[in-house]
Amino acid sequence: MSVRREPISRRDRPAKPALSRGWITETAVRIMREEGLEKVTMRRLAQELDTGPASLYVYVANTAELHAAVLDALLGEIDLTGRDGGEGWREQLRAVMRSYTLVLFQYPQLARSALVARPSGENYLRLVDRVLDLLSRSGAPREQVAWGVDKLLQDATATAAEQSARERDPAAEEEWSATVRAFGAAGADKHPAIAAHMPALVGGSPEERFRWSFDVLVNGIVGTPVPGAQG
Amino acid sequence: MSVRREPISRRDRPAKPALSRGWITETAVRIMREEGLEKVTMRRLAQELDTGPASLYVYVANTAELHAAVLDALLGEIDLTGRDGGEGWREQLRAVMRSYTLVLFQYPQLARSALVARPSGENYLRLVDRVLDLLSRSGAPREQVAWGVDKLLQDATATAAEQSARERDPAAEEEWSATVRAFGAAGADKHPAIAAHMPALVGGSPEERFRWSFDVLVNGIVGTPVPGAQG
DNA sequence: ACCTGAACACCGTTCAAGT
DNA sequence: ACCTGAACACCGTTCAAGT
Repeated sequence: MSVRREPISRRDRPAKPALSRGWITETAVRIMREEGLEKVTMRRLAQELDTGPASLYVYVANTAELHAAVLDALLGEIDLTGRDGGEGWREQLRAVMRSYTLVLFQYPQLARSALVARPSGENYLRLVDRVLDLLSRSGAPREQVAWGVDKLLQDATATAAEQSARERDPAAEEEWSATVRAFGAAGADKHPAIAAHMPALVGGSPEERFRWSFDVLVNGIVGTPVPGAQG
Repeated sequence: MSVRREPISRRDRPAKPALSRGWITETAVRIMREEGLEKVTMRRLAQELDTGPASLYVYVANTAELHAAVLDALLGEIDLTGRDGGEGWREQLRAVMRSYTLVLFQYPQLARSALVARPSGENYLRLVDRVLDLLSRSGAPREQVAWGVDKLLQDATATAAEQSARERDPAAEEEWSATVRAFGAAGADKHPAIAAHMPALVGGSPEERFRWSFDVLVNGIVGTPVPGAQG
């Protein structure tokens, strides 16, 4: 009965860790932090894990699921308490939403994938649960709260996907400039309303827009009954 | 001095039309209608136009710009009058937004690309101008109207990108089911708020959600001042 | 059950060379 | 100026074969 030995050549390098969903996700997160989500591909990830791409399909169904797992890992960083906001439900909710937005702003490509493939991981559930809880303290009917949470999260996700794609990606920056230029060039004859609303249309800091959007949604949600629901 | 002749073999097939941005876009729209946006690639498009992919780069900077051109072509189908809605600005605005939403629902992948790379074509400008005009009839201050139009269009785009990705794409359908399952499985102990809001969280028809979202946004926009602006 | 090499069927974009 | 063939540097996913 002989003792199994690693070949000597392997003793120099750290042992190759066994594949597992957790290890795959961790590695994917590392690649994303270092090089961006666009580098988190099955092939690149397999290379990093010192195996072939086919091996990953034992643990991950496809690329979309991989990206969803990465997002859920990131959502673990959100401060769910909202204690920075202060005492009231509205301030705490704003703080939680800001924390969520900030995470997505750091990884805008992740926000895009969240819009398409809705996450369903543990950290996402915790976030939804907390936002529901805070918003329900407004006293609004359950249907409004349920649909309202959807809107709040969708708004933050869409804003992150859109707004902050521009910061690193020069192509996206170019598209945004094109839009700004197009608005600016809109003549008062052909597009009078655009001309009339002009600096505001493209103005405002992300922070100002965040605050205003949040208040618009919360005011609208709390004040607008769901038709057919008992208010 | 000899007369140039087309080779006889060419006389059977229709003459190959000269490349141009317009013809490229038209062809791209046709491919999208027939086979979906995912088939609208530089290579596939070049094949359809009977040339090599490199030739397209004379007219189109990259794939994102190509998709933006396709979107703008589709936006030409929107009914900007809103006359289906009735008389008031709110009803007409709702009709225009519904028309926009319906176009995007037909081509959800296009909605995704619109979120990332904001369009700046002529049809998009017309849409923005009209929505600004209608919303300004609410009497809300200019800043609110300008930022509000942004929110309305973003909401419709995000909803289309999210909701209707599920209809054709089985992978997206699977992700959505996973979310529904996760919500349903959320125990009252670990996620009490999710459990408490449960059928509503995943319920409601697209039409019900559209109407409610529209009212939430319009109510919120009209009733929430932009900080620092003269109201 | 888990892992793999190899293959299939694609991508976007660039560049030197042609007309 | 416009167009092209060929190349570079990648993709996701499947499958038969191995352990």
